[in-house]
Amino acid sequence: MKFAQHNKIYQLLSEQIIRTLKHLDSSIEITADEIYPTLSPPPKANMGDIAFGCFILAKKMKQAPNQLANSLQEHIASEGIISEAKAFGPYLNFYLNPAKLNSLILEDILDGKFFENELTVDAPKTIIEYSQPNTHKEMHVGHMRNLCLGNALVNLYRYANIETISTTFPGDVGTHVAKCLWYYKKHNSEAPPQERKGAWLGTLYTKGNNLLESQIGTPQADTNREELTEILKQLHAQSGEYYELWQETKAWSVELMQEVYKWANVDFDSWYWESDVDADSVALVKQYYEKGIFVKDDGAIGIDLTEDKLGFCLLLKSDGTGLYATKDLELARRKFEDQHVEQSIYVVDNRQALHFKQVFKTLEIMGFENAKNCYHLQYEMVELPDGAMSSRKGNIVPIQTLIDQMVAMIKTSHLSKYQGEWQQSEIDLVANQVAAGAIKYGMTKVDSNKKIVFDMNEWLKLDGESGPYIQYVYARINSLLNKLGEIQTPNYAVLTHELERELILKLSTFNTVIETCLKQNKTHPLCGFLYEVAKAFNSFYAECSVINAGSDDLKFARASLCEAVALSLAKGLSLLGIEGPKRM
RNA sequence: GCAACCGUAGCUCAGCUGGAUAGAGCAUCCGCCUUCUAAGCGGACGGUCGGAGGUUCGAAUCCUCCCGGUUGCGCCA
Repeated sequence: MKFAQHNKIYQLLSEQIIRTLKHLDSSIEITADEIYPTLSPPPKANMGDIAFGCFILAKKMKQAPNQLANSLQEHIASEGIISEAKAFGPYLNFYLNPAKLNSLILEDILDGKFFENELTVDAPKTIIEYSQPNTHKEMHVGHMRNLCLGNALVNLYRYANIETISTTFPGDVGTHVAKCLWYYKKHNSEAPPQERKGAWLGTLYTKGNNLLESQIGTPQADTNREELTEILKQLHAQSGEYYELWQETKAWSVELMQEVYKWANVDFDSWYWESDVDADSVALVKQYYEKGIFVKDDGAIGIDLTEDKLGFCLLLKSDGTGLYATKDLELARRKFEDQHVEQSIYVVDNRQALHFKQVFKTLEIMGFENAKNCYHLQYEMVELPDGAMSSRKGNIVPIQTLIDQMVAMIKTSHLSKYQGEWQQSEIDLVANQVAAGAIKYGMTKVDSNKKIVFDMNEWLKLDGESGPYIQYVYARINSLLNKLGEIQTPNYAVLTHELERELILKLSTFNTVIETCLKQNKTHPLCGFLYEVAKAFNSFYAECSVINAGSDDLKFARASLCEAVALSLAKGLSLLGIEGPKRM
């Protein structure tokens, strides 16, 4: 994916550096493509605003970088956006003209243009698949990580103007369903609850699994296997009492999924069901077997990928039924041929790394051109302090439990002071917004290939780097601006305080951060950025009064800065799927 | 056995397409609310970047080997 040169400051500096270089050496050939990417913020604020490392020039001009930095310092004009250029060893650091910098950045942010940049060039139409929960099991906090990650990624792609389809692929068939229905029919004596039947269903799956495991090796085991086979047969044939029960119970699970999606405010452009691709996927494999691309081995059909060090990928069992990989082939075909996507991203945990390598390789051998544009965005698991979570064993933290405890904690320890002052509906709304902020930020702030060990008590602590810390800044600014009323057109040149400058420079890097996220398919750089902006704002807020700024000029300029911060935070949070509360 | 990912402060992490003195949060300790929301701000303490080699003017970052942890590897999904 190609990215545009969207940073205006870097553009201006690149131009001025090139002009100076040509003045020094008229024969030099150098373009903004070479200078622009080497510009970066210096490590410490007192070292300047933007740094230019002269390393690439050193090679080109056969001079020591320190020397080049010195001679550039001497010859570069302090005009336009540059107020001073100073050499620090091999670096030429620029101090920017506050009046120019401030209006360049703040005006763009305030009128919204800043967030409408064309970040990418000729980006391919993309489909992002995320959230593949199983029906007949309860959704737990592990699923939440996938959901938050996938949703944020879709938002980031769309922000960058990349045509993007979001899709989900729930597992509504398979042995886990059979086990659940088996227990439900043969052993359960409880009546289904009125509410949240899907969660109850999940407990039946766990009970069924435990019962089956405990009976392994007993005479009962043979009967169990026969009963499970019969259930699977009926589901496959799409008729019989178990098929009817499947339809009824699946709806309960889907209701549960949709509740979670609604709470998290995510939606999918298309839903693919495993049960729906099953038959077609078997037919697809048979078709390619006829073509001679797949081979029969030991009564089963598959493809030998040992040359690519991917082993043998089994596609049809000896009984003629398909597997997970089988379905993924048909699903990919539909994405390519029905949705006409050029790029396909799968947000799935890293235990499936080999599976996707096999699937992508197989698609390539089958002749799908865009197989090379398939990408498995793997992420590490969410675990409990005493090990992996497993619906099978039943040691899970349901998503709803996390939400309920988070909302309750926020109400008692933070919003109780507004009892009687705010309407109950607003307290409920804000509690849910803040809970979503804490959960979504918590799930997206660490690198996706790092494990998260889930500890409820830790998650309920909302100080320090957290979603609510950022939301708090948004709420503070909102109430400040409300108190202030009408803002007159500001003179941005008066914003010269060090904390103001730091804040504006930080804001100017917004799109660069998004670019980093997109290049790596990661969300944590955005989280870190929002936290840094919020932190810079809190320092500014503690130090610089807006309402009592001393002069109207400064008051209005600071108010505009606050507004720009609020707009940037709101935009960034929205990409993570988080709302900024009006007050909290 | 093979493969992938992880290893940075007491804990949780950022920094990794090589570049300036390795940064945050939590915890601990010390300060700051009669003034725009203290879910806040300021400060202190805290590091052989898992180990050893190599490449380079320069390595937490790239390469090789080793150690430790997690996960996956033909009829589950």
